[in-house]
Amino acid sequence: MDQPVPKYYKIYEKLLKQIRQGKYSENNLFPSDTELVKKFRVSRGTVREAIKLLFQQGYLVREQGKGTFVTYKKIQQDPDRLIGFTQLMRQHNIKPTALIIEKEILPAPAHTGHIMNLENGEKVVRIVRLRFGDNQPLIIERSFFSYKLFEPIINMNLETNSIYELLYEHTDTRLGDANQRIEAISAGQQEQELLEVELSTPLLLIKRLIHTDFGAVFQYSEDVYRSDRINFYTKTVPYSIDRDHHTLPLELEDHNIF
Amino acid sequence: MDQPVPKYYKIYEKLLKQIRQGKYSENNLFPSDTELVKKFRVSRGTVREAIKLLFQQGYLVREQGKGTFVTYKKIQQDPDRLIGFTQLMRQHNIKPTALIIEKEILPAPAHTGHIMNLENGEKVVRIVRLRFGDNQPLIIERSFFSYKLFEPIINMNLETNSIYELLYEHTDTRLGDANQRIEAISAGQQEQELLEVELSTPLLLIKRLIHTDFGAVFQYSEDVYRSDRINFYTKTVPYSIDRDHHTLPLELEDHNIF
DNA sequence: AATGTATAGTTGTATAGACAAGTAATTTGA
DNA sequence: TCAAATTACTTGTCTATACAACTATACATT
Repeated sequence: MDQPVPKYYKIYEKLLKQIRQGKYSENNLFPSDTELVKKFRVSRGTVREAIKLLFQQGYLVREQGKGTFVTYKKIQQDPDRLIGFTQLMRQHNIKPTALIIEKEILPAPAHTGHIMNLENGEKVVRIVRLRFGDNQPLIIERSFFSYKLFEPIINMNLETNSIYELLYEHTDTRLGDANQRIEAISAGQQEQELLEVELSTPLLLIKRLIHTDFGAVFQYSEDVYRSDRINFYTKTVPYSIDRDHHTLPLELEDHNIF
Repeated sequence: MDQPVPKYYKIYEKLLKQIRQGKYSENNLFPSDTELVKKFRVSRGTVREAIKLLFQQGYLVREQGKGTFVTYKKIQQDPDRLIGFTQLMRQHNIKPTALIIEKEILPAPAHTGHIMNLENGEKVVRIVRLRFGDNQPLIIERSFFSYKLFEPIINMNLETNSIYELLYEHTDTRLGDANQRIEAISAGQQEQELLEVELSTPLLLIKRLIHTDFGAVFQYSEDVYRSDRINFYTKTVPYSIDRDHHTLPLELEDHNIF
């Protein structure tokens, strides 16, 4: 009787509309809880309910002590599909940052071109990034991107921004299938230095191949994880066999949060 | 540094555990907000925050005016996925065999019982198997099975048969929710001997927890893979990070869990 | 110049209370 | 007997307040 539509939902709709209009685009700074309380003349719990919706849908990021910020567009709606490192960290309230170690444009090396199914001599962008969560080094990411697809965002800030978010914001490229292969390796010299571990520490190596929705390869990367700090977790596991290397596939079921 | 674990999160963990144990299985009726407020001695907002998590993850449904109900996630996957290593090997024309290294029945050790959500002193079957593909050692499988569920097939031939096939053939137990966590480790002595690798070779460690379709834990296992011979392959789903609280010794009063 | 220290502002968590809205069973009244 | 009203519950929304945890800035001290 009183209100068929809850206040928090009306506030959510209004804020979403404003976000879409780019109202908070400078610095992406979003009003604080207190400001919204005054603006809408409701209690803080109510505005937080609205903000929570926007956060869950990927429009906002909140940082304790700093404020609330707008993130352009959600990357993925389906949480079981490809999630970027950045989003994952945000979901856990961990500050994601990155350091560019290397960045160059070159014709695809034979092996890489083969994996990525590129034309002979087609250019790729090679980027090595060290990724941090709350300023602790977690992952070395050695990526090759299709130059053709990556070119529009190549000069943007890749240290504080999610590559996938930049991609979605500034291009029409949309990501599709991804797959990955997981191995165990020993820390070499670069891993030792960047990840701050002992030589020969066992690490996870994840080889990922990410396609666009049209089937072209967007990215091939070999990521090295500090296994003691970040775990690989899956709920469903298809499997495949690689006859070339005499590696076998793997089935399995899943498991749980300990 | 160490951020304290919020109350609502601990309550969430505790309730999830109880749901998995089938505590609210009759009529699926879940305690009302008010009951939980009394039980945990917190405010309603706090229990609702915990319930919200369970709702978002699909464990609960709420109906205004009626109450809160448990929804069991039943099996959604094809039986192929549950068949396991044996079936996989057959599909690729590789001869699967296994060698039982250890097999015993014992009361669940504290840590294992905790992970598997077992009653205090409940029995488990511990089996260590070395699994081969074409007579090459591939996996050390260190499993704990719920004795209650495993008992019907305990004396069958586990060296040439798939445990899951035996299970489906001779019992009514059906597998449901499952997931796994992947880490990298160094080969220790047993790995060296059984998998025939050097000491300190990097290996994959997969921790799996497999539930029945009623939510009880059927199996917990820690499997060690020769990473040079077997690759782990998935089509989606990246990393996960722990909020890192395995709390709860057993059976305190509910309001004492903080 | 470097370093520590208030402090003001932010989000995160928690409390206690209130009323609205929906459901189911019981009671009441014709 | 039947239907309406009452009631006792449930979840949904909202308010008001408080403190904890964290960040950035300004300022003081060394």
